[in-house]
Amino acid sequence: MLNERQEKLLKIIVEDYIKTARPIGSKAICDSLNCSSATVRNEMGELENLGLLEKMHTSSGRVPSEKGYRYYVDNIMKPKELNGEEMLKLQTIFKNNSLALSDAIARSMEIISELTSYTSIVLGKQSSNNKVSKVEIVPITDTHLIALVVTDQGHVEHRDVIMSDTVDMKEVQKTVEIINRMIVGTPINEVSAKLEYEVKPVINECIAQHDVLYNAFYNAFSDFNKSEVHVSGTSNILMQPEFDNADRIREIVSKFDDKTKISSIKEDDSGINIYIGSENEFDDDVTIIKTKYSVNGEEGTIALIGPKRMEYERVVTLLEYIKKNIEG
Amino acid sequence: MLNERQEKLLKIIVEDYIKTARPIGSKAICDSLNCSSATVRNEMGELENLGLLEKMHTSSGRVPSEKGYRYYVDNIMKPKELNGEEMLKLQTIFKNNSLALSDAIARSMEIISELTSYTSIVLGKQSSNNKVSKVEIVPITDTHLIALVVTDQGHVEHRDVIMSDTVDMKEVQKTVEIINRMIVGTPINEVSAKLEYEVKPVINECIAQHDVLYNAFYNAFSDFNKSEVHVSGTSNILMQPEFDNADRIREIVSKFDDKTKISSIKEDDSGINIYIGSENEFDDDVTIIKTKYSVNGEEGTIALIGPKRMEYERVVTLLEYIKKNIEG
DNA sequence: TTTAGCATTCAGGTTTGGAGAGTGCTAAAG
DNA sequence: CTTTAGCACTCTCCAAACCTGAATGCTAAA
Repeated sequence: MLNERQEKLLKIIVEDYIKTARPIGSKAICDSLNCSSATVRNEMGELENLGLLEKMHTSSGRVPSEKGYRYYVDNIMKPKELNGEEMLKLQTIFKNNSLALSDAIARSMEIISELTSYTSIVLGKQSSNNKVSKVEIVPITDTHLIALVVTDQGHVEHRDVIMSDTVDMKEVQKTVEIINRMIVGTPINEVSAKLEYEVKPVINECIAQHDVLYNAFYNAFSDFNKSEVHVSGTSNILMQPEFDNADRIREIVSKFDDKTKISSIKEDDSGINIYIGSENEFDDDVTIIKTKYSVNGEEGTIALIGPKRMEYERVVTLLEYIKKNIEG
Repeated sequence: MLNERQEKLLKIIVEDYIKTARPIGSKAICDSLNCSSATVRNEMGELENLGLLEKMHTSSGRVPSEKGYRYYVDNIMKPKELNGEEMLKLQTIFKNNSLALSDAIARSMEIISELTSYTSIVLGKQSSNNKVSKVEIVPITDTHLIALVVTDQGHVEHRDVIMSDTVDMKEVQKTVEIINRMIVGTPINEVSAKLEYEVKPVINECIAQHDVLYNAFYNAFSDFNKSEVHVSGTSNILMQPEFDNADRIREIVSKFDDKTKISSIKEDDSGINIYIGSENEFDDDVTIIKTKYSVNGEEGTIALIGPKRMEYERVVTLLEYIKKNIEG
């Protein structure tokens, strides 16, 4: 589609614009392309006709269009090595085994956010194929219990249970035994149904305070699907020169405030996915680069949000590195 | 200190400025004060000499100074009833018993953030006087365990424990028994010391994989002091007209990004505390209104951050209401 | 003590006029 | 056929100049 010189030109413009955030004029390029500015202008005009470049107004320099970035990402950019500093900072996280995995992921994405000056997101724990490993109850006072549920992948949920009357510990123990007997080994996403149609009838029959106990466990299980959301470095993306307008900033911050909006950033396939500008649902002025991780049945998504003028090569390499380390 | 008319004037100016965010001129006031604009100007001049009012420039209207707000808060404002909408929205939260307390608090502060258009903060769980109620271990695989700790107030922590060699369940069970025997009933803030000087020697003696097990539990306990931070409605405060400058907004958002900065907002005494402008450490252009809650030995702070031009009367009433509901 | 009147001050919006950067087009040169 | 130099043109950005309106402080009279 593009000849060699055009591709080289596009590469220069994209990479220059990523660095400087200013429209690129023809004069600035003729050196690297060994021709005069007029020639460059002709080629630029050609690329603009193809929809790969844009002008802000008749006499500004050129800026890559979404299609231009897309071409760059698909055909031009090459993976890049991590540099020393990046390696160092990230390795200390993953070498430190004392951190629980989810903390390590959150922490490493915080670091990447700092390193890149973009905003990072971790969507964790869609552990719907975990299986229930143990259900446990701990009495706190006469009317206050804690219900604990642990899965075979080490995911833990707990719930307060408040009884209206003083509770009979024997009844509680019996409920727990019933639930354990009937539920252990069941995948999380099948538990609700099983509780409702198999366990509830049994409990109703032989437990006095069946409502409260049943509801408590039912709630505990339903929360497994509530995905955790970590956003880190919201202010980083605001430092980018494209967000230099108070209203625009407020709009972006509102979007980050809205956890449901964030949660809708879900993974596609298992590779690195790049959504440039209007290709994503979040905001037309940003690019989202994300990837899915999956380890021990725990799945999640890590993502970076930056301007369309993102350092694609670097970010892709960083995310690949994190993904590799998470999945061990 | 102030005569009646001056106090009335200050009240009008503060409340008008809170509503409109524009400097108040003398003409606008002469009606409510039954005198001419010239008289108002004279009184204004007086209040300015006392440091209660300020001008942005020689011919702008007057604006309350920090000292002016302080005088208003200390001497003029009166508590205000909640209105119907506010009551309604908040009551549904606290009536719904199925929510765990900490979720109810977080949720109610989210609502207050929406209701007021300020930013809300919940600093939770400095549960240092909770006592350990139960320690439990759940095996996941040969080398992977979950350590659970529950306190007498229903606070739960869990930790992954990864063993290098296959673990002997007998040893694990023995460790848990030892810890339970020695630690149950100990206040959280004394556990670290007790573990180190009393439990560790015992474990060292009779448990083979003592390092790993010991460390896992030690970490679980140390995390109890990690206070949770919930910030809600960051973008709300940005809508206030005083933050209409991109750099200023970025600065504020950075401050909200920094969880340690947020955590440093701590309670003073048990009432409602108001910190206007430079009276707080967070930012000179905001007011922080906060209060401590304490229930079942769980302590925390709830706060609202808004412009100095805050709706003091309303916010104080709202926070008092929440506090009352939390503490039951 | 209060008021009316008046000169003064200043923010904010609009207008004007280069300076600078970059473009497209044309015609000549390779 | 491709490349280049030259030139008129376009548009942003910035600063200076100007006007308007809101509010002030002060003075002198009521």
